[in-house]
Amino acid sequence: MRLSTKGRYAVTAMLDLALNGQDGPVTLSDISENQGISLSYLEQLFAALRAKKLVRGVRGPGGGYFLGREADEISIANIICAVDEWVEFTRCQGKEDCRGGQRCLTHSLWDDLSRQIYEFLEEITLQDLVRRGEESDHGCHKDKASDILDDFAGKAA
Amino acid sequence: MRLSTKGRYAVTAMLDLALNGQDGPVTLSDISENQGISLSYLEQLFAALRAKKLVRGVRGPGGGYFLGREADEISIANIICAVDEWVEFTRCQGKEDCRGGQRCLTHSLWDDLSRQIYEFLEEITLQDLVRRGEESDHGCHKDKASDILDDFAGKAA
DNA sequence: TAATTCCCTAGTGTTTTACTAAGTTATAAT
DNA sequence: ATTATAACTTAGTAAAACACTAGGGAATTA
Repeated sequence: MRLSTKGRYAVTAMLDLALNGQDGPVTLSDISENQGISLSYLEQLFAALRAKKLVRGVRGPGGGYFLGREADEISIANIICAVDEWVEFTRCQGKEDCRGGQRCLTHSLWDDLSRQIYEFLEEITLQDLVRRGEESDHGCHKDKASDILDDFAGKAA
Repeated sequence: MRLSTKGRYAVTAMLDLALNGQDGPVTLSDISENQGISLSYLEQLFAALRAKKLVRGVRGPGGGYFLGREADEISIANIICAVDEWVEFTRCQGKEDCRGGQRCLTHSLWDDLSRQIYEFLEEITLQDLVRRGEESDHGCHKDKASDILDDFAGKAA
């Protein structure tokens, strides 16, 4: 599996689309400004998202992007798989000293974990995130993340 | 968040320790051979794991590594945080046009998701993975991963 | 004393990241 | 029709991360 800032960019951009795509398409220029991501980099990310039909582009003036399907039909796993290719399955079929070796067992266990993470992210949709944001007020200077950061205290030794 | 092959290496190495650390310490040479990871790279990964007290090294002949604490006290989140620094909190406190802006909202939603992923990985321990491996037999040429791979069919366009 | 193993630092080729640049194509407004 | 808009496309690039090699040092056992 892989999950990096690239995936985060993709998810936040898709959230932008979900939030603002009600009344007409959203331009990449808008997203670029909203999210602080370079326009051309966004275009590359959206090329990948478009290839997976997660977004739909409309050209010309007044154009922009729509979600490719309903927000409750787009999972986080969908988005991340589109931009951060996932396939890292360490499967050692027939390779090396795999048969019965220790390597094979740990790889198998990792594959289990990897699948579990995927299934978890598959269950969370864009709609879930948006709805969750509507329920609790997400003020900006209300440091929501502070309690999480506490968990990592003493991490940067 | 971040989750890469580096994290996978760390997790599989820790699994190796959990599986083989019953009767004496496990050397990095063993893990290197088992997992197909270079010895020196392993040493660097274990430096990070050691800093977080996830492993304990014993020097000299007959030495090697033990788990730093019980396998059911070590979560996957612990391991991944040790080697793949996690802190990507996109919190925009006071920065730019954050107050009330769109950017802030999407970032807040991402933080929620990020926390959710963390909590999920926090719940899974090394012991869980090992036990799960004991319950179902993990034969090597039994392609366990094939059903997962099917989900990704047509992905590599 | 010698072998083993952890431990540490520096360097290196490769890949990924995030971006700039410079276009082309389709559509809407004038 | 012309022009502006905005999606699309490709090439190149500096910086970072990745995974590794190399060459040691320090602690422990035989």
